[in-house]
Amino acid sequence: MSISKDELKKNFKRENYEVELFKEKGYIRKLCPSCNHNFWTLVPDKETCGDTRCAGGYQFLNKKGKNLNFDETIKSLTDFFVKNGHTAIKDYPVVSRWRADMDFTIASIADFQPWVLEGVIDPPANPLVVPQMCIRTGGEFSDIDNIGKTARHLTSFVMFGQHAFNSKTLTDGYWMNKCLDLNFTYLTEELGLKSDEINYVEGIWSGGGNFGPNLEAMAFGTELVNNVFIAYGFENGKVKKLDMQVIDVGWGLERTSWFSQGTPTIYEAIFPKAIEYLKKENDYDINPDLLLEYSRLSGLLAVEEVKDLKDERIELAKKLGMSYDEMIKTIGPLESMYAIADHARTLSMTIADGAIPSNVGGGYNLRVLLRRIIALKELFKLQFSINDIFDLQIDHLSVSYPRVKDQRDQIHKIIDLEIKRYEETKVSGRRIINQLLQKSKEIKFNTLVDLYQNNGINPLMVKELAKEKNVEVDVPDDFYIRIEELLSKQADKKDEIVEYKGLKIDKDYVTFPLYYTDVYQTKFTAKVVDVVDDYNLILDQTLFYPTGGGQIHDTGKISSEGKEYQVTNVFRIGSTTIHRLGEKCTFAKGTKINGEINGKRRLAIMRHHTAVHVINNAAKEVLGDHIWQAGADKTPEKARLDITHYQSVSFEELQKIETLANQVVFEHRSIEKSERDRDAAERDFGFHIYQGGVVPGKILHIIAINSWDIEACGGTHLDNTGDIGIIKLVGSERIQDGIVRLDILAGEPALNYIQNQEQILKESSNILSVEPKILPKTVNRFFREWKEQKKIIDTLNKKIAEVQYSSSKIETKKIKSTEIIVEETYGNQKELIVRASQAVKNFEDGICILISSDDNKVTIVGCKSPQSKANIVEMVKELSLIVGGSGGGKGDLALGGGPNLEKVSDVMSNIHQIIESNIS
RNA sequence: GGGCCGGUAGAUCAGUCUGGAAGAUCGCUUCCUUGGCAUGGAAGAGGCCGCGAGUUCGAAUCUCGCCCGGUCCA
Repeated sequence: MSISKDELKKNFKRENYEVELFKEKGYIRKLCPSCNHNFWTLVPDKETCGDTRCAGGYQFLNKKGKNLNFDETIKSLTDFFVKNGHTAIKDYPVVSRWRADMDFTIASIADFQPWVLEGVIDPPANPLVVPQMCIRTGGEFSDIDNIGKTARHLTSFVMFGQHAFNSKTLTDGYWMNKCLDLNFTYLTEELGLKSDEINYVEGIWSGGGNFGPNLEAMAFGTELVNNVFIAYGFENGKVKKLDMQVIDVGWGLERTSWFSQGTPTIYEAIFPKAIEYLKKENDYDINPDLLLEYSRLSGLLAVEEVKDLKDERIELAKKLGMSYDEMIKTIGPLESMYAIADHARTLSMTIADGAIPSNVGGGYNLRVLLRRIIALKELFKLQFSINDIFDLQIDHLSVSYPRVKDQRDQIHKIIDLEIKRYEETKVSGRRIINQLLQKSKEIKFNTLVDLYQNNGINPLMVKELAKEKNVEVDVPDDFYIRIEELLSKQADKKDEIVEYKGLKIDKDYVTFPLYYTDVYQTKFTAKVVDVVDDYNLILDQTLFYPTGGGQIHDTGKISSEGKEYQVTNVFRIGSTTIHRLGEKCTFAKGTKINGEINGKRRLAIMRHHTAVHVINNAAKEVLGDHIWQAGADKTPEKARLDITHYQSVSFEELQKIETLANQVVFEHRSIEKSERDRDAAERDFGFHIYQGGVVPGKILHIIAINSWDIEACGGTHLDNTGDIGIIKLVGSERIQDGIVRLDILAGEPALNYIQNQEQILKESSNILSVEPKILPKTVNRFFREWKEQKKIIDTLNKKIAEVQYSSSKIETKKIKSTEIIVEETYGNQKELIVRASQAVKNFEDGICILISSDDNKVTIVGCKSPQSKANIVEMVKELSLIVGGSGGGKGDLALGGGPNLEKVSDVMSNIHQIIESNIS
């Protein structure tokens, strides 16, 4: 459902916005002539709404307020709202693993989507506040290119979420009146604003099919906070009041801190140490008045509306009284420093929470950020250590987010690796460009596109590298836009095929799962609830595990009154478990049945599933805290575990993981299974429980391996790690950049694998009659000898040819002036070529045709001396036709042959005639 | 997830479109030149042309599948 804001606006009138606060304080409602929004003010002659553009830019710069730094701002907001009845909850990771639809947490409300907002689970507290770090690295929100140029944009920022939830059951929340009261009180009492300095601008918020009114607080030409009230949705095309109404106030924490300090840009306010460091290393100095004016004007850039800011920035330069080039020269380095500090901060935060730069998904945005750091450093020839800037930003973040410093080593390791990869791209880029320049002194647009898309060499790098060779490359301003146009033409979509999509069940029957009670049990009784489309049996309870959470379903049989059915598939629709039977089911509703699952198969599946949990943590122990499960698959035969990792896993690392995992097996650690409320589980165990990806529902099954691993997982698990028996890692591969797949065998399949390997080893060593131990050495020797002997054979063949045709032993015939050698002989094509070419060396004017046959084909080779005018190619072609093949060649050499062995005699009888007709 | 590019000697790459005796440069070995070094000259060693099928008389080259690496986009 997408309805334009103008359309929605018709639904909102004065009453929807006029809160108690406005009445009490005597706010009046006005219309902003600049942006056409209604706004509320205490100043009757106030003309505009007070938004940055309407107010003519920022008015708070250089104006000292409460002077709260980043961490003090978090504390100030937290203290205020806790004092006013809110609970402060811990922030969520910036990598949003509880959601499948986004890579990074982009707003504080995302923490509560979808489960809380859909009413499935209760919020962790109500009302609450959360200092949620958010990441916005692209898309509609901010163009990365503009970071640093606008004085106010960041790729990561804290959205200090203030949320209240209201529904029939959630009665502790509050609505607009209290929200605006709190808002006004904070702004006046804590931030120290005077009441007549604050305006509230009316607006409509919409997102995810929902919408509602919002009131933005404005002061001194900037938006301070947006009070959003999620109140409405759509049902059958009609507007409907939501069952769950939510206060969604996102305090732009950095903005608030900046406002309180009045520094020229947001960057100095938030991470002053990083900016000071960069300025100092580069002896950078700028006239403070110029910077202030630049910053004030930057606030007016219409970032949200225009993608390429260049035209606007040319205007900006004019207003500053300088040319665009001059502005880039004086302020460009500073803008780059801002961007570098920002990017380092975002990278530190995301990597700390387990993201990895790569060429896919959100990881790609991180790679772009790092490469921009390097590119900007080079472009303005900035002096600084990338390690230092990361350390400074890690320090800065760690005051309020201490988990960042715990990952310091990992962050440096990943950044170093990425830089190395980038440098390698550049080295190969230089070579490729040098080669191109040897062929042509010009690099055209199409070439730029190829270099960028295939080799990852961006146009600026091409320009730079070409300049080293004194070639100027013209890079079009709209290069990236043209690339996008090229790509959008290639876009295509794929449909998902959902098995049993067409199957309709009358209602959502709740099948009680017996498989959680005792996982080793194989027999059960139950009652038939329904049979759908003859084959699909629904029971009131079941031991059959339906496919889900990466674990395959059980198989087995269901019987009653002498009839027995095989269960071939088990799956879930909603909370109904459906047993797919091998033949048509004749059970009436209410029939009591006996069920039995294939216990051996179930055990094998459980071994693999539990082994995956064991391996997951073993991999984390060996490779680092950035390891997360990115997918898994468990069957009776094998298991696969995909983990997040930035490079291939070495053989040694695999062995370490395997050893560690088996130690856990040998220690017979107990496995505790429990059901927990989602919010309690998140609180007690943290987000590491979401290894398996998104887990639906209010109640989570928690699988806890004693002092090893805790995950939310709906699968069936052993009671004890010892029951796994043995774990064998049989391989690993990088299935995509940033993800490594581990192939795992547990229990019997592991044993079979080991025995099979032993068998292969034994057979191989038997062939060579050696012990398996010395097999590598022996094979190596054999391989070496094989190569040597191949070479000797080549040499000998050459010698044989020399001996055979250098003497007068062979008979030759002469037609006109041409000496002719014809022989039916043996040998492969290569050998014949050597001999024939050797043979004609004895003559000024001579040809040699050799014919050989093996078990399935005839080979014909012809050679002529350089002076001979014989058409050797035509001769061989004609001869080859006789044996059912064809031939060809070039220069003095002709090659051919065919499959008809019995025609060789025909060849011999026709050969002289064919030769004669092709000698001119 | 969807594309695109690449894998040939120890290294860097030609050759692939248009099938026909596997090449270049650097490096390596030996010899010559020199009092020694730099250099210069000569000879030589070094290739499962990523793997597997297919087409063909014949495949580094064409077709299909796989493996590995790189890269762009969502």
